Order: sequence, then C-alpha cells, then structure tokens
Amino acid sequence: MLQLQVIKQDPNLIKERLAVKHFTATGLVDEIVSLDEERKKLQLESDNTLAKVNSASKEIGMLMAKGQKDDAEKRKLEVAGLKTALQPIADQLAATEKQLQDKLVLLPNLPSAKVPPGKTPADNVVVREGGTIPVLPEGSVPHWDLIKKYDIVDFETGAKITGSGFPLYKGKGAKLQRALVQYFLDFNTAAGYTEYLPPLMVNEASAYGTGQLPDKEGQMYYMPADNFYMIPTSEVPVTNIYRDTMLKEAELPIKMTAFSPCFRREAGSFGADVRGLNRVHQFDKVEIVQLTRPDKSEETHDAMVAHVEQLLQTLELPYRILALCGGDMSFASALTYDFEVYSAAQQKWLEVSSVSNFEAYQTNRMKIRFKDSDGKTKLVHSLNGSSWPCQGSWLVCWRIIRQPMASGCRRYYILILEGQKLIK
RNA sequence: GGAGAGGUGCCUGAGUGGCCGAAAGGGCCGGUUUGCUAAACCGUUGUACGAGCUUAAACUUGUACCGAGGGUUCGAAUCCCUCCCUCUCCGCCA
Repeated sequence: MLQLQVIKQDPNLIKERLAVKHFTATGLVDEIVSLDEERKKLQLESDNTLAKVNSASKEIGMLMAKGQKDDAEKRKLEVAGLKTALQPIADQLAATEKQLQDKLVLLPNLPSAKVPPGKTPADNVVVREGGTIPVLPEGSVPHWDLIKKYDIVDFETGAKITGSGFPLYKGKGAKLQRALVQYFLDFNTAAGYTEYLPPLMVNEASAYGTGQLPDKEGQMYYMPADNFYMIPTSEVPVTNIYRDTMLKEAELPIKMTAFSPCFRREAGSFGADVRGLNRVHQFDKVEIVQLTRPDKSEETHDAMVAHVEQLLQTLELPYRILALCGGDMSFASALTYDFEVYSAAQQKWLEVSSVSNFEAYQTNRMKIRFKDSDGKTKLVHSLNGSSWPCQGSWLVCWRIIRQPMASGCRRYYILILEGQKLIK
C-alpha cells in the first residue's frame, strides 16, 4: 500500500497520478488525510491519559511500600476514573485506525512516469521486438492438437483426476517440462539469483503481504481446515521471505529465483482463451524477484527486462516487449513490461512474462526495510518477473516438433544431464 | 492427536507483579591508546506512532511493543485463557 507520509505530503499529486491508472475514487485520498488527522488527535488524548495512569500507578506502588494505604486507595479511585474516561477514546482510536487502514489498502500503487497513457490493452506501447515470426507449413495446427498427436499432455485424464484445467504431462512432455525448469533456473542463478524452492501453500499474512489479499481472494485456492492458500505464483512465498525484516544496506540488492507450480482458480475465464495450455488452473513457473535500494529500482527493472529478453533470445522465439498503459496495469504495480511471444499456429501474441516494479508498495505492507548510510530507515523496493510460464514452454515445444531443429529436443535432455547452458 | 519443556533486544542469556525497554556477556558502531593488526579501556547501540523545538536535522518528551490475541490488576515480560511456532517422548502414518 502507499505510504501515509507520501499521501499527506501532496494529496493532489496522488490524485493526479492515480488518474493515469483510471482510478477515480479520489475522494478516498481526502478521507485518508482527514482520518489521519482524527487519528492523531485521538492518539494524543489517549497517550496523555495513559501517561497519567502510569504515573499514578507508580505513586500507588510507592505509597503501598510506605504503608500509606488510604492515600493509595484514593489514587486507585482516581485511576479508575481516568480509565473510564479513556475507554471511549481508546475505542474510537482503534476504530479510526482500522478505517484508515481499510481505506489505505483500497488505493492502488502510483504509476511511474514511464507508464504510457491509455485505458485498454490496445493502448499498450511496443518497446522492442525481436526474433522472426516463422512461416508455418500448410496444415499446421495449434499446440493443443500437437500435444494430442504426440501424446505428451493429457487434458482428459487430468480432468478425470482433478478437474478441467489440470494438465497431466506425460513421457517426453513431462521430461521437457523438467528440462525447461532446470534450464531457466540455471540461467537465473548464473546471473546471480539465489535459488529457492518455496512452500506451495501460504498463510494469510503472506497472502496479504504481496497484496493477493484482500484483492484476489476469490482467485486463490483456499484450504479452510488450516487457513492456507495455494500459491498463485512463487512471488508470494519468495517475497515474504523478508517480511518484517530490517536489512543491512550491504545486503542489497537481494536477487531470488524460484520454481513452483502455480494454482489459480481463474474464476470467470471462458472461451478461446482457456484452450489448451493458454490458461489452466495449475501451471509451472520460474520466477525472479529482487529487493533493491529505492534509488536503484528503475535500473533494476531495466536489467530484469533485459535478463528475460536474453532468455527468450536463447530460445529463438519471436517476441515483443510492451509497456503496459495506465489502465491495463495491475493494482500493485508502478511499472509493468509484458513479454509476448507470437504463436504462428494460434496467430496471435501470447503473454509469456511480465516484469514489474512495485517500488515500496509491497514492502510497505510487508515492512521490508533497510538502514541507509545516513542512518535513516527506508523501505526497499520490490520487483518481480516471470522468467517462464507454461505457454512459453509449449511454444518452444511447437518449435521442437515442427521445425527442422528437431534435435532441439535432445538438446534439452542434455541440459538435464549437464545442467549447463543451452547448447547450440 | 496426546504428554512435557520452551519462545525475551543483532546473538547468548537473566528476569515470577511496581525501581524493567529490560541484568550480564558477546557482537556492531564511535572514541582513546597504538609502527600495523590484535588486545585493553571508555562510550553508544531497537521499532512504531505522537507532542515540543526546528527551514530541516539533532535534541527533549509521551505512548505502545519481551511469539500473536484476549483477560485479571491501581500496575504485567512476570498471573490466567486461546492460538501459533520450536524441542523431547508417545500415538498415527497414503
């Protein structure tokens, strides 16, 4: 969430910036400012009363020690009076704090200055393109048909075991999946990211920390018996590693990568978008996360975009990078670049990765801070990006099967054995 | 799931109702001493939200925080309740 300090500094600027995201409830900002004023007044009142209670209690202790029981009893009555008077103030203070908090979490992150204006995906701006769009031979079919033909992903059996949207990888399909995970993780660790294998369920505090709660509650699988959520991305457990932590400046930047299956209910999705592996309830993903100094997050974002771009280049996929416009960005993001790969068979661009800078929005919730060289405590910035969602792998799969570089398949198996770079 | 022992500051660890935001040791940082290093000695060393002063910082000051949340009490790290976590033993175990 946004820092209260920042909002108070220039409420009008906040309103202007939020307008870029087409966030219209700017009355919220005013409410927050006045709730905070209210909170301060109540706190002052409450603190002053408590101070009186504390000093009276100390006196009572001393009077008791001296044996002056009657005086002590008198003071006790006084304290009782103070506490009665305090009760409504304390209640009001707690209510005001809660209201303030509830309003604060409703404000999305401010878009960075780099965010292009616009409302819909059509307004996103292409930043760069790379690779060559292949010309498919006559009679080419999309991946969901190829998968069937080669019997490497079995949706029907997945649906039988669990339900629709839970693919069952089989034989070479399973092996390719494993090989790609290895390849992407190795690619990331070679760039200095520390590898993690996180828990696949998280508690409420973690889901709240990265902003999935309360925003995305209905989109996560929930285990009521233990109050756990299945992770929708490893960003959640990985970013939460440092929740409530005071970092040393020298520890920054922190670069983490993790593979995990991801679970999403995708409630409300339907139609062509959900065909094949385009959108499923369980998919595998390798994620990169960085925690940086605030003044470094912009260049870190560029570096992470370049990193994912290189990865796509090694796969020789036709890609483009989009700067998401204000209206298409996610709630918590300040700047998002999407990667799309062109599927010649589906004849459309498919999102394969998304690299976002959250600035202090997530870390403010999670209280991930560091001491700067001037001794000031500051929030770090958090960024993350997917370096591989399932779609990407199956576009690769398409290449392996359709293109003459059929040896590529073997190439990935070599990767499993050697754990090394992509061999050309 | 049952029984027991625990959870205190950066770390170890003391603290069973007031003088405890918290002993002691270690670490860290600053200083003195010193060819250098080490050692020794002195000092400092939490977070959050307020108030005062201030351009600001520094500083002074209030409140809260000893796993989390409630309760008892004039007063809680300390007593009671619930929950979470760690360790030991027993049970269960696809």
